[in-house]
Amino acid sequence: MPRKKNYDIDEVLEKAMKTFWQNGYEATSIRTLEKEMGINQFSIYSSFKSKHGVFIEALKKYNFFVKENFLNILIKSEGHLSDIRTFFNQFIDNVKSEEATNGCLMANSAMELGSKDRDTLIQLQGFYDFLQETFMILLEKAKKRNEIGQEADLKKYANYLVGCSQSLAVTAKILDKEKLDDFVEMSLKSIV
Amino acid sequence: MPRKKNYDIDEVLEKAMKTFWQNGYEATSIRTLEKEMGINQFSIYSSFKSKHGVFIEALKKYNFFVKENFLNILIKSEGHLSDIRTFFNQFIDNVKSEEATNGCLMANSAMELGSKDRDTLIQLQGFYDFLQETFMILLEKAKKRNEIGQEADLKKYANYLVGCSQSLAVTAKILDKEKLDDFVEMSLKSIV
DNA sequence: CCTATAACTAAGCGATCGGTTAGAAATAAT
DNA sequence: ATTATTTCTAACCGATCGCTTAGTTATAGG
Repeated sequence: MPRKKNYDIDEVLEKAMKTFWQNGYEATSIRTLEKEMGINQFSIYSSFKSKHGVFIEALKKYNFFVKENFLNILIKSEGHLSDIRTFFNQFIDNVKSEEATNGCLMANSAMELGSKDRDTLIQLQGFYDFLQETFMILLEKAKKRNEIGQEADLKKYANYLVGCSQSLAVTAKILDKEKLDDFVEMSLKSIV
Repeated sequence: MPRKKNYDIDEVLEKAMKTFWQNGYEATSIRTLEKEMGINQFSIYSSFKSKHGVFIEALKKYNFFVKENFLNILIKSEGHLSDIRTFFNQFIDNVKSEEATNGCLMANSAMELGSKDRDTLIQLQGFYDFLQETFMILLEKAKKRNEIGQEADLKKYANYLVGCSQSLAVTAKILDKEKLDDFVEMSLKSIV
């Protein structure tokens, strides 16, 4: 009996994600979301309950987006350490290009809301856990193919790489490419 | 002939700094600043021109604060690499304590405004330059006392340490102390 | 075709935003 | 004491905030 929605939840959510990514949480208003998502406020509230609700779903979407576009390459890697370098360089290039000038939505949100909003924190921790696992999987393969020493503490290595990627998420906005490249080079020196 | 201000600019500015540090730029309203600085809106606008004006001065204040309380120890260090470890641990403890739960105002601002506001960017770059110089000074001493190799590229090392400290600024809010300690340990492995 | 149900539009809610301004109060030179 | 100058208080500005709601439109079962 009811009328059909004339928008696709997944589609408008992706647009919301990009908007939060570009502007941050506080600086994105419901009116902005209306324009960017292409639907009316009523529809936003009936589908997501609140601005906060849209945001949390957008974080989940971003999580998925990063997995699909960046992390799967690492997971499917044959265990070459150079794949980590490629991953970092890819991130730098992305931020320095026009596509994703606002860095990493997860890191941005960690800074803006990490210590204030419980729901956001849960998403963040999930993301960082998965990122660590991803590095872990690659490192285990690298260990098997003797690209890293047999005595290496992989968990420590994975933690470290999570930290390095988040460092880039901050500094990529401020520092020039040369300094960032230096950082990547230095970072990987410890992975032996 | 004129009436005297009945507040101290430096005092109210320090309060403003702490407020921005705690809440971020967007989430701090003029009304909040009124309460926290303890002066009327009129006084804020006559002394700082705008909310943005208060913010930039607060960034300068923070810059000075960090130099006095954290970086001077590094600068005056005799060149022991352990001083770097102490510096990182000090930062972690700070964030994990009640004092400065919102990390580093510079990193926070880099994330929120770094790519949007020119004046903020200038402050940020000044801060990161000084941070790099600070590490540089320590590293040069460490080189002299043979704590690092004579062939080491100190500039690269200093850049790297800037990156590491900013990594902590993000992850300290999200990850537990154990993971952060791992990160510090791994970070310093590259400084040889 | 009628009706129940949900999705739509658009106006509007009180609260708050950054910023201004009129008028009173205080100060120091005359 | 008078006066010029500046700071103060407090009310107020239009704009925007997150969110709601009244009324209309579209849809599918009976």
